[in-house]
Amino acid sequence: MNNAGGRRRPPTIHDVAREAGVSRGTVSRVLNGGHYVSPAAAEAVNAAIRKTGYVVNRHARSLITGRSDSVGFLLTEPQERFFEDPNFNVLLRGCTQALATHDIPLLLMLAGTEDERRRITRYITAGHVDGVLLVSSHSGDPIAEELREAGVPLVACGKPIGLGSRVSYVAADDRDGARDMVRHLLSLGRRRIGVVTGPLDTPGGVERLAGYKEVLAEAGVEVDERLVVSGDYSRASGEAGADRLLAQAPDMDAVFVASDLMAQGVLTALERAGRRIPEDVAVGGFDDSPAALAARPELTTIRQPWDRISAEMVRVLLAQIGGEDPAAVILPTELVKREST
Amino acid sequence: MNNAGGRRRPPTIHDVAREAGVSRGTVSRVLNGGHYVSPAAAEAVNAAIRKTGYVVNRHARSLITGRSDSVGFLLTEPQERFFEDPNFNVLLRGCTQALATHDIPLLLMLAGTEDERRRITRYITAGHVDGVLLVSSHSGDPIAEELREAGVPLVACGKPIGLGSRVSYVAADDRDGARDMVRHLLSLGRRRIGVVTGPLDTPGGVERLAGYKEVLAEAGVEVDERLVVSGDYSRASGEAGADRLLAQAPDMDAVFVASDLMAQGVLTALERAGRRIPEDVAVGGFDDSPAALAARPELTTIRQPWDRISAEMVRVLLAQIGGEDPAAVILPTELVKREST
DNA sequence: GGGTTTGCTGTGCACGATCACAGCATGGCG
DNA sequence: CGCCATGCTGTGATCGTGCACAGCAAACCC
Repeated sequence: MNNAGGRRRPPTIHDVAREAGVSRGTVSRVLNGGHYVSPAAAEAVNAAIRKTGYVVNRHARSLITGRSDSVGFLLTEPQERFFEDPNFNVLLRGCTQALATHDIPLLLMLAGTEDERRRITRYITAGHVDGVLLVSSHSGDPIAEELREAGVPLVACGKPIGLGSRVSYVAADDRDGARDMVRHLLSLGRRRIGVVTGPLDTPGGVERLAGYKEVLAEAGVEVDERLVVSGDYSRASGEAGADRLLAQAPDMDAVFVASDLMAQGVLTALERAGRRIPEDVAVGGFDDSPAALAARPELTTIRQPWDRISAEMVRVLLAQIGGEDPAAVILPTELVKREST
Repeated sequence: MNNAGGRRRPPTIHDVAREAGVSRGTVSRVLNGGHYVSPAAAEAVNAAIRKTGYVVNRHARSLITGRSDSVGFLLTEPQERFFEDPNFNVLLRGCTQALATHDIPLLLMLAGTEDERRRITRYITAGHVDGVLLVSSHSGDPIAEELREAGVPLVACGKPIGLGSRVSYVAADDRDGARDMVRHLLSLGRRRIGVVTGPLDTPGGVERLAGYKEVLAEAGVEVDERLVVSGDYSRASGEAGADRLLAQAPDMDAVFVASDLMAQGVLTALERAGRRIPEDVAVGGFDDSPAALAARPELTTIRQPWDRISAEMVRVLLAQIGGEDPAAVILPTELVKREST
């Protein structure tokens, strides 16, 4: 039984047909759907499949169906940042597992260099994957645009900018998450609430700021522009932002920070300025990244449902591959209360 | 030019042949190697390829060659731990990129549940990938054994246990890394050097401990078993280990810890016990993970060349797919000196 | 009983590439 | 001149499927 390391030629549909005493067509029908097959024949075929250990040759199938039954997971942006982000890891893992239940392999595609971008675009537009799960930060990405034009089913993670409506996306409800956090800060009696926004050329950055302003307006609290500064999600920009806020509005009693990483920087700056947290200034983050747990004090933050996001991305993509129209899915966030508020 | 979202049928080798005024065979020859083709014909074919935007249909090619020109990246063990480990991310990224330069897609395979394991085994043994890059902690894994028996080219990350010699592996030189660190501690004048080992059912754990003992023996320093405790690479086990060491050998003046994560725990325990670092106790880690930089004081540690490891894994795997014999590659580590020693 | 529907089955073709083979010049050599 | 080697090219067979189609028996309806 040992074939000495050589890979034996796998059984074909023909072998199964012979074994079961039926024709190739019947085996094929059993494999796909099982309609128009007599119970006796179906049983014989299944027995033959088990006996021979037959597995369909996906290349042959793809050749004729035109589908590849595989999906690309495309990461376009600076990859260091994403690979270091545990949320990205949850996303990647979730997508892989969700696809696995459909027997669809995930191809990991990293578009870093220009060369890689070209290669990947060619690979995808040549039809070697049926669809693409797209992760990129400011996703008005040229590669995404190209894929969209080529008619490749596409599902983005987070609301893409600049792309038409033919691309689906799944995102957490940034605006609502921001609203929850600011409401929480208001409920603590804070009224001079600052904000360090994300980059305002990204939907996330815009939405979180919008949520902040909405809640203040609803509560009848004046939106003081001196309490609004913007960052780029980096820790350093959080520290700089907090310094500016302290200078412009020394009476600030809370800050809503649009990412946990920036919030770490904010904590540093506030402590340097001698403010106690949360007594003098309450600090709320966004993302529930490990940074939130690593921070001292531990950060109150907004959790995005990354496990559900991955599941939804896969669901929407498969639907779109199946011919359905693009869709947008917005998932609710959750306030995680810890020590910083 | 806009085809309204429909995917147009890609050009085939036939289209290219017609465009170039040659036969399919000639086009095929240009595509693979270009031998026995006149310069004029080759030029005409290349022009036609550029003009038509032709990309080879991998399914058709695979059907006849029997190769899939794709590779699986298989993770068998508790996935949380790996996905949280930045080194794993570097490895995954490195493998993907190295494969990309060969135009070979990487399929991410996560064998968590029993169902997934079966599915993946079937997928691989059916020949849907040409080879497998294997990552698992204690890799006497049944799935690996099955693949090895089926003759699937396999390259493990780290020395596998229990598998025969038909499986290649690439690993950092654990023993030598440990030797470097312990030598470094000796060079600081320390003589009562403790060790918190990794799990002793893994080659890495065993090797690092062996290196520790070797150097002490060479230096004529007695190996005191009270200075040896073992952990499981987790932060908590590092903390517990340090506590045990302090109790068993209060005169300890240095610790070699087999992972940075455990070393973080060691630092916590030592500080709690009032030891100054590095004045009273020098601490050396292993891995050079971000934990090493996040620690206070920053950890002196052993860097494993993860970028080179991924490149070598891909190189060895492709060689083995090409028919070469399995190989073992051991790569040198590097001592990174920081504040904790 | 003739015609139609229904359920099931087998067969040939197509998918798009590779590969072995045969064919055709051309040129060198004895 | 005959022969063979060399360089290049085209053709048909082939890989393992799915699909359209035809065939066939049984049942059903009028």
